[in-house]
Amino acid sequence: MPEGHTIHRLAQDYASRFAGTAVHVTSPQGKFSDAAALLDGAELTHTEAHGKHLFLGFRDTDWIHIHLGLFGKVNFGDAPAPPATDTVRLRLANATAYVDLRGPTTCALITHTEKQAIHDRLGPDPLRADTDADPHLAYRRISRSRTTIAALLMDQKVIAGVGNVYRAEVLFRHRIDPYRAGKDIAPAQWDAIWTDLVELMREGVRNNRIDTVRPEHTPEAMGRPPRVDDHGGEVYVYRRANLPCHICGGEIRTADLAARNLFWCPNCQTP
DNA sequence: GTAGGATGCTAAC
DNA sequence: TTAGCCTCCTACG
Repeated sequence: MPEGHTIHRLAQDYASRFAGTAVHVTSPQGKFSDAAALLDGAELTHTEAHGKHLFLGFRDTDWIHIHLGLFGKVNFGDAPAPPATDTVRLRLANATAYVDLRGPTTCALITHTEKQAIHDRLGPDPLRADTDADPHLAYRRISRSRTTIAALLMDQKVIAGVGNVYRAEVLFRHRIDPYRAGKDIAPAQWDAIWTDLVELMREGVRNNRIDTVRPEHTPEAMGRPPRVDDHGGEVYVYRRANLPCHICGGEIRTADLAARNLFWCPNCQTP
């Protein structure tokens, strides 16, 4: 699940259940026990997301930095909290709710300075577009790079929050071959991609899933059977290798790019 | 029961 | 470029 939209949604959900309350902080699995003891009983004052990084602020000074990686999962529930299983890295609980974090790549107590350093190495985030995300910062890097646009979109220093699903889908929606070099993306093309990502990812936050198929291409509109994929949303190419393209009927292709699976339609997407 | 894969990233070679 | 992190689920015997 974890692309940027998931993390921004988590920031909202942690806040709605715990912000402004004193929180019981534990680490049943043990790896975060020392920090949990320091925070136990403190008020959760802020939550924030930048790209795939989640920050939980306590007492206006201390931050928990969370990164889900590939397998991290978060589970919310109503009080009373059941006994935690032995994989729960971090549990927050108050009078009304609890939340468990499992399998994160990162769960660490950091200072404001350390938090700032993380922001500084991340590119603009389409989901922070109304605050401090400047698409031209991303384009400056892209327009000067011979690296493929597919790799650049996954580089969190270039743009923060895009993952393998949004990468594949946004390139399909804009008919761009994933192997095209960054320097061959025109300025207007980048503006269109960015605007599209802002809309798609905002909808992703709202619905807590990724949908990228335009209304005119949905199964109902196209008279084809409903999708069978299990990842949760309606998509054009992601994990649809060897299946027919929703638009041209040609075969969707897949390939390895920087140790990740790439999906695209060679017929619809132009080099 | 076991192997393998997954929407991510980093350090080390 | 590769191994490693860490968890859950599915496919396969």
